[in-house]
Amino acid sequence: MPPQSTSALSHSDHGVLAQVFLNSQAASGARPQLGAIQSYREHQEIYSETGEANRFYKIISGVVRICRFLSDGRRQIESFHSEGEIFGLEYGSNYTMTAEAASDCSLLVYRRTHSDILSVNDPQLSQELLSFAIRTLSRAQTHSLVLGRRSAIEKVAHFLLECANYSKGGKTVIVKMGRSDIGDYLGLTIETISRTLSQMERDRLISLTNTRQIELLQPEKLKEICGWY
Amino acid sequence: MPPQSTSALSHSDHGVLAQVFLNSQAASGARPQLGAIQSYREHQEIYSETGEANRFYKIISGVVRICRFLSDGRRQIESFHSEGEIFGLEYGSNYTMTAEAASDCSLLVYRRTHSDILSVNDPQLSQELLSFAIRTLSRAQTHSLVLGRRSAIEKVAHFLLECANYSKGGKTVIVKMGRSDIGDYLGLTIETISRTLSQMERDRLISLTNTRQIELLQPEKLKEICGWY
DNA sequence: CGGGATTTTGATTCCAATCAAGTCCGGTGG
DNA sequence: CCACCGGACTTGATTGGAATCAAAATCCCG
Repeated sequence: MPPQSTSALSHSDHGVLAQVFLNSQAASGARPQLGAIQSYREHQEIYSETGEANRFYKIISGVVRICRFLSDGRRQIESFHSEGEIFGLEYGSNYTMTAEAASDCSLLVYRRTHSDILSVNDPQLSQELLSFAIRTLSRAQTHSLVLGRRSAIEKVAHFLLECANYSKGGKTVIVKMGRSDIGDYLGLTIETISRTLSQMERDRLISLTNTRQIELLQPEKLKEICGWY
Repeated sequence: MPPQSTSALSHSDHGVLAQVFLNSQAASGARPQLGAIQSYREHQEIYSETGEANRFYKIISGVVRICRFLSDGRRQIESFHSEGEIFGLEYGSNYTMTAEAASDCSLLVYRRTHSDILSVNDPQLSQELLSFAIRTLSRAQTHSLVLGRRSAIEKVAHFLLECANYSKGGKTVIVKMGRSDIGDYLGLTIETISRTLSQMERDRLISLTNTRQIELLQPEKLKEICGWY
């Protein structure tokens, strides 16, 4: 099913990139690089590892997961992205990762080739892209650190704190994805995720209000478990 | 011991960045942002996670490792970098990673603040930085994929192929780092690295000419083991 | 050569994967 | 409203593979 395309009425609420893009479009007038809004349903593929990397996206709403599949069917989730974040910038001419909607979401789409991205005729745009790329890189590095850790409890503790940072909802974390997504993100099975969360609850570290709603009772202890922060 | 500073005589052989940098220095004339050459000995720290992120580097020669330490002393190596590569670009005002010389090396040093990096008055520079950042991001993502893998043999197989790609020395791989570095890069112990390599040799996948020199007898099989490529 | 560091090999332990039931929950239709 | 169904999650028992602990072998540098 192709994504549903909507007319791009007002981009004014969607940050610098939207505006920059529109400005550069108006200014140059050359190639018609459309910054359209597209909607995707949960589980729908946005692009796949084989596709030509001719566009990137900024999230208006929803959660997107970036992942890669192995020949035996296993999946590694590299990152989750939510509102305001950019994804889809890649080095070569083809995507090396797959992007999927982890929830229903709507996206701003930018049609650009690799060389367009690197072209310098839009300094403001390239500045935002660089800033974004460095931020994403930082997150990828932290993710590597988590995956390299030995124990399950350290990984899960980090995941909870990461979610808490994100949602800024204080000590109550709303996990937007299922156990399967968490497992593929942390390199653990769903059984281990579940067991670890149960153990944490027994240890009074957290309280499982709901399957997807977790209260952090002792965030400091969780940070200790992580070994950094 | 402070790094040994050498005068920057000729940068002409060190790629676009060096030239761009010098050009912008000459053109603007404003802040004296020195692009000096520094030499580091093996194991010497280049910057640490606590330091102010006020410079980035381009490698002239040698190998650098980017890593992070945990409170219990464990280390995760995020990446190795060698000649021609840039490292040290980070998102915030302080480094979140540590850079160390994995071998003796000499570096071009660029003094820049975070905002300098993002400033747009040097389009050619920001283009090179963006290109580099996206490439580094891609490598970090692949590294995540490797770390998330379950088995030791998959990790080691990937490492060997990565080394082979790098050195382009055909089927013979010269590993520049010790087992300990490999272990911390792959999230395995040195014993497991050693056992896995021995097993690979018994299986006629590789031949251990020397501790640090490995011949890939069946690269195709190694790729199969990895599950992608 | 010699001695320390690095690497390999061996024996055992421990933790997460796997295999297998059970439980919970949301939705659907009677 | 409730009985039923199906998918997601939890819990349990067992297995397998890497970590750990320990020791031998090898490399490397003077």
